[in-house]
Amino acid sequence: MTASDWSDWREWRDGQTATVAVVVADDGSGALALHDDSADRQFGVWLDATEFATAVDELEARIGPRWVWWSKTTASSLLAIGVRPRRCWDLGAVHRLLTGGWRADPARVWAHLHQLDPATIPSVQPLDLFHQVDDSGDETDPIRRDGHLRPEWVDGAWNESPERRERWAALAMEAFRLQAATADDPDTRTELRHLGRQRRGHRRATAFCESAAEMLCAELEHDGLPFDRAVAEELVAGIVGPRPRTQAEDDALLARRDRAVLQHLPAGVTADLRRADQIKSLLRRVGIEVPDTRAWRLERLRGTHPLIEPLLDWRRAERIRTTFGYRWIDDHVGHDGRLRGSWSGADGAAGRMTATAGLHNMPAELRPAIVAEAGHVFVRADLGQIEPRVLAAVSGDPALAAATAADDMYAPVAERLHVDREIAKVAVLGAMYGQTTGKGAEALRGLEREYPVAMGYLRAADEAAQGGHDLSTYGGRRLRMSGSSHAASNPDPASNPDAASNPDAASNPDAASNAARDLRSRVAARGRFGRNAVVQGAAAEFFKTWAVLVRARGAASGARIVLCLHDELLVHVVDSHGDNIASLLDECLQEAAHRWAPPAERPVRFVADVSVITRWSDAKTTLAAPS
DNA sequence: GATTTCACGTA
DNA sequence: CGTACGTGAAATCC
Repeated sequence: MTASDWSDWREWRDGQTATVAVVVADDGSGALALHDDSADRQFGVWLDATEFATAVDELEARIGPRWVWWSKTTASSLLAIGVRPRRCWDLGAVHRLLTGGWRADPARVWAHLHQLDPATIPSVQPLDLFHQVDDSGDETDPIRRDGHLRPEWVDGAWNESPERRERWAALAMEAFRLQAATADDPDTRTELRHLGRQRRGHRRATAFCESAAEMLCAELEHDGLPFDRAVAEELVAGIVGPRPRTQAEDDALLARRDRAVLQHLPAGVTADLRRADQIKSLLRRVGIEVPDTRAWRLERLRGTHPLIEPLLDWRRAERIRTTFGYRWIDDHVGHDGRLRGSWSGADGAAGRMTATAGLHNMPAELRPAIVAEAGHVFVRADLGQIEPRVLAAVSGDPALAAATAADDMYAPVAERLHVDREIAKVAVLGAMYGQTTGKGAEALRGLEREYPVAMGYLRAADEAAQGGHDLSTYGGRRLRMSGSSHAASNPDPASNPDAASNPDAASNPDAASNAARDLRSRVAARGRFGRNAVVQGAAAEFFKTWAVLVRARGAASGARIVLCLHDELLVHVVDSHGDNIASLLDECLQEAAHRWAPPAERPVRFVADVSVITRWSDAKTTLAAPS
């Protein structure tokens, strides 16, 4: 960078420019692209590692721009040099929001923004002797003649020189401007648009939120979850025995646990307890016939045979041994006593956050191992009855919105339906999940009568999904019912050959009816998916809105979100701030609810149970509104 | 070696 | 014949 560039940049930076695209190379050097909206000029710089770290830190402190980057990788790079950006725009995360797909590499983002068919995205081709002529244009230009990004650049060639890094940042800025414009467009393609219910300024607001959630994911990966290894090892030892020191010891332990089950069988009879088919024939031998050997099915057989109880114990121990045992601890707990996994801001279906390393499915019995560091506390909060409250908000049903005024919203619903609370709860959940059988069926008709707007919203989603039409969440996330796994495995009955015309079916009536039944069931499954996705997806957006507000407002107190669990937040903070953060969690919840509320409509009330604790397992749930 | 099936934990 | 997710083990496919 020349001296005049530098002074120009400083002058310009002091002009309070709000948007800065950033890329970071492997060696810690980086490039920035800055766009001055008032003067409509763009400016780029590349900086070596030292300059870059200083510049980014200074920019964040003095201006707090909205950082634009291609993916969470950049967020992680900034964390690595000690910068925690307040605002960002994650091109990949926003791409997922707009398109409903999961893949969001720069090539896909770029193609979508330029109306290029993703199927035509080029990949790096091995040298072909017969096709050495490359007509894609100048190889030093990251954009090919056909408009696509050059695959070599996407795969890392952008990183090869300072000039390229600068160009890559400029392209990110260009993608941002296109994407931000797209986010403001009303979505005219989705089937729920006629309901006219999308969040105010919906997709831009959601894009900010999704980007911040992705940043939060980078922090969750960086910070990890406070974890007491000694406590965990003790818990594991209580279930599967002490840590084996040799393979022989391990084998002996395993054999002993096998024997505890097999001793209930006639002498000589043996089986591999890990194999479901062998368990099944084992049970058949003692006169028990089951379609599968899942735990809930075996639970019901408790007491019918002495084999069942020890087998369930074996399963429980095997689960800990294989998935949440010593190896799990060794693989995912760092020397700093933090449990780390990788986080994603949105799954491929409705947009919930996901995590690896068992962070989202850790058995409750291991929760005592999640312990705040010395001098710190956890502030834990979970949303009460989040899905029915979200349904009230996104559907705009005035009667259901009125019910959310209660701490336990199933109580007023039950009163209105003249049924027990338990029945009302099952019916509401059944309506959201697409349950078709059981006790809730009767009360379901009551719901149709008393809450027609909410039920109509769910039915519209169900029917649109069955027809293979894309949906949109309240926040504007596209839910793909076409070109997704849901569509691939669930063919549209309208475009599919009738089951009766199946050649196999002509000679076999059973096959015909089987095929027809199969098709019906798959279409119904797709309807259920759509019905559920509009609620689950909106709930995920609401949760993320809450979480990123807590992240932003809690930063000044050094509060760190260390776990997100769909409707639950765990915040780690020095103990003197515990009560402040507890209040903050509730304030942020109210703000999230306010941001969601459409003007001139009955507001929907959201509630959370908040507690200050030192162990995750200490969370008291008895004071919470009943779930 | 990659994919599928079963199982099971969480929400 | 409620929806998602990630994980591990074994079987299965290539």
